[in-house]
Amino acid sequence: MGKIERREALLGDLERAQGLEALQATILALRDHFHVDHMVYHWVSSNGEQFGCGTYSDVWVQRYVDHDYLRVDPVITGCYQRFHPVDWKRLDWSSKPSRAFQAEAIAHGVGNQGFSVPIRGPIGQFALFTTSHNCDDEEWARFTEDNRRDLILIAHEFNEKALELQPGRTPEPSRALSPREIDAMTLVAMGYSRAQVAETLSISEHTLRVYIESARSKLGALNTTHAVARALSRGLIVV
Amino acid sequence: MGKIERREALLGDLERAQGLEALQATILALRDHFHVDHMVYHWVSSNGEQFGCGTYSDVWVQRYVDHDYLRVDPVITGCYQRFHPVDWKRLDWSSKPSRAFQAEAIAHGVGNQGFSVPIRGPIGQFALFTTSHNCDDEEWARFTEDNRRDLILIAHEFNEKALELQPGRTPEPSRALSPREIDAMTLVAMGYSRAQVAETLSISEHTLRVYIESARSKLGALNTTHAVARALSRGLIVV
DNA sequence: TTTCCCCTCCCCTAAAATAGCGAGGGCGTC
DNA sequence: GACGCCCTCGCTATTTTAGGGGAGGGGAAA
Repeated sequence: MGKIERREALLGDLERAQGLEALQATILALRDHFHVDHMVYHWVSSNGEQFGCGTYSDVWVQRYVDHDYLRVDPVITGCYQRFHPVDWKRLDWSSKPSRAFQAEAIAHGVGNQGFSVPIRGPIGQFALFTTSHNCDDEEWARFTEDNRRDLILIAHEFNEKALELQPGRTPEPSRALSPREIDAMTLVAMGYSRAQVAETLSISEHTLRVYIESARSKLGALNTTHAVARALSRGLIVV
Repeated sequence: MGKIERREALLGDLERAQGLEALQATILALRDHFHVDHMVYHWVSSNGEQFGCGTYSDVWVQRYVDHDYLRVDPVITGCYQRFHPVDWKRLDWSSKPSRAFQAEAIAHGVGNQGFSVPIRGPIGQFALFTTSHNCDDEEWARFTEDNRRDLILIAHEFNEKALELQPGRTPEPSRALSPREIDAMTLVAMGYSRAQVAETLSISEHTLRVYIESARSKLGALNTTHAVARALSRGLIVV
């Protein structure tokens, strides 16, 4: 069975996988197939919820969650701004918390090498599919070059599965904002005062407030700043 | 040269493509390789900007832009809420404007069949990679099943290229926020009032103001909401 | 036709944000 | 050791925003 066929077979398995257990089993199979130490699918929702499956030790996962490493991990912060898959070497590990995190991660069995594929879903959903291994730079470069596309496809497939599994997704299906609301929120997010926004949109400030207020309620936000944050996270506005 | 090798060669070409002309040339080569009528990469930003390349006729593209079909096209509205690639048949073409749009599209040479891969970038960027053809359902089903993964990869690759071409990205490298500033901005972005944030962080409200103020000045933001928007856009905080 | 949403305008008060002036201790780098 | 940055706290002042009402016309969809 050639490489291509094995790849196809594994992707087929992944496509047919149903449920969290199946995903967990698939990720183990994938790790074995690629001969790497770890593979992890990690989902981060905009409200801080996390969900994932993979081969990291339970201790490390628990520690990661408990210590809120989400906000420290350079893999997260780095990939959040990028679209293309990224080798961990290209991230910024220079800050002190980053280095401490890195040392701790390695101590918990995470490989010294890593490759993470960021994936984004419809409403600001953000996920990472990470492959990690313990080897030298050359071997890792060869691996990533050889398997880059497969890893992207696997990441894509995992995210599709994860979206299906996600139970309470879109309890409020995040009603779209009206054009005027988008205008208003965009300008507010750009830092203009309400008076300026109203003038820019050629409406009264009172009308503007109605837009902001209705956008806020649509987004389920607690206040204007929160509404702007949510609109941005969900890609409803761009600043 | 077998099909797989041709595919690899084309993906390689795409990876190496530099500039808009190269992308345009690649998309023509891809269309020929897949024996379909049209392939289009279409980038849509929430503020109305559009950018794309593909094989649709100039007349149709112009008409699409002029008539603001973005807000009508079921392919756009449908894919915007999904993650997985979607066959046009599975979209909702029932509304009156949709049907009118569809008829007009077909009259302009767009195929009756279509397959669109949605892609999302870092800050609410949304793009579509569409393949369109004129054939019966059975042939199309066979095509999409055979080439689904390749199309996803191509879409991914196109978006990567498009993001590189996108001007104005990160012109000013903003100074990093301090841990405390990140805490403060994150909680503010989550909609808590200053009093709540201060209590959560166990600091006085005044200290909190200092953080917000210094974050605001670091980010070059006009006000708190603007600062939150910038911090989010730059991936400095996650909400 | 009725209902729902969008757009527009106006009132109010309390809370929040902005702006300026300060202070001191700690930690790391040059 | 000096400098810069981070963390913490104090004060006063003005301006802006938040959030709660209500009201009417228009357009699209059910």
